[in-house]
Amino acid sequence: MNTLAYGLLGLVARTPSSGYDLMLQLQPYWQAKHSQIYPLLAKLEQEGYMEFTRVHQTDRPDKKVYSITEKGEIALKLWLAEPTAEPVVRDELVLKAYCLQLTDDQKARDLFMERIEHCQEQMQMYEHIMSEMEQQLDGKPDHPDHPAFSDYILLSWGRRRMKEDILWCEWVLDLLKKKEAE
Amino acid sequence: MNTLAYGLLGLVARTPSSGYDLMLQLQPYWQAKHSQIYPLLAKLEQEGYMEFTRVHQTDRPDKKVYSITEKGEIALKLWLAEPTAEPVVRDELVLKAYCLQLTDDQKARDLFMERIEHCQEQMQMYEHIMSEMEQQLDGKPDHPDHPAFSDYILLSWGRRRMKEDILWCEWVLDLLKKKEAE
DNA sequence: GAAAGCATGTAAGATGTTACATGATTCG
DNA sequence: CGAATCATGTAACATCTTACATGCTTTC
Repeated sequence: MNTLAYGLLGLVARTPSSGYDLMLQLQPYWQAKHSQIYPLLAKLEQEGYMEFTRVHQTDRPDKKVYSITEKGEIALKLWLAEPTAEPVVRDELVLKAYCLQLTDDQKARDLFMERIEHCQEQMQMYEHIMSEMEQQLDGKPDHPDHPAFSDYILLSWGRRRMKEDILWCEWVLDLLKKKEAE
Repeated sequence: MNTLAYGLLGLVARTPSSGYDLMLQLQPYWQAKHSQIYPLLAKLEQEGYMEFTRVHQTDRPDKKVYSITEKGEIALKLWLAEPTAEPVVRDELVLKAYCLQLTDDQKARDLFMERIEHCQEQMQMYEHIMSEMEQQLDGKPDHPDHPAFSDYILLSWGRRRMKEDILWCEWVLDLLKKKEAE
């Protein structure tokens, strides 16, 4: 049982889903490819943490819809109480920023402008899901007992991170531009 | 040549260092264990991107001090111009936050309080390095041509991220506490 | 005397990515 | 007609972590 396994278990605990669907749902919070997810789901099913029913579809390929078992739910609750691993960041831009002096000013600016665009796309994605949710629920699910509370705080987390990254990039670009103006 | 290799190359390009030292320097920006770094340095040296001199020390074990070669510097500059990979986040707390409804309120609060402590430690680390640098340089190296400019923007990046994460956790804790007050 | 820091390495195993493989449907 | 989406899987490879291995010095 690794973190990804618990992540899948957590998703399935709320809404029974297919592997394909789990992959998409997980994307914004934990990047995993389908080639990692499918074998893991099979393993979790074999070990009794999940079970699946084959759902026939006429317009689309058939799918396996996984749902959590009692054993899975117990494991999930135990995991929540265990100490949380420290977050891992792997951002190539950070390493490139360290070497800024080796490039010309235009390429340096491009690095940060590229990142701003990426963050804006991500932020719009988070905001889009958020506004869809708010429309559906007719307001923010800002109460811990609301079933969409965790979605709400996670979307807020994503949006905040992107916003902060953009601000940092803009701050750096500003310093770089001041030099140009000299 | 992977991202970690370029990261090491970037560090070495500025200051020739031992593997042990590189590991420590890299920690805040790219988590890698010594067991990954040492073999990679050996490979980079064999392929001519770096070279090393064995430095004898009386009080401590001898060390291999790596420095960049011309080939290494060319590779590094090419890498800077290549498209930057999207950042990867692997944060167990995010996955746990999704399952908040499965726990009691105390454990939920503990999750975020733990994270706040972690972020505060990290933030103090970044701020400590920053203030040491400011003392040494007698001011902020906020000009792109200053040799410590990249350190300055990276430390700022670290501090900002930690600050923002703390604010998010506090916001969540606040929502959780409001429920308690009912 | 034990623990922590400095210093380098290897081996085994876990985790993650890219490529290979298939096949239906929908949209432009 | 080609590309994208839905849907599931395997194989090979790259990357990262944990454990094994050694040994000296300083600090508590």
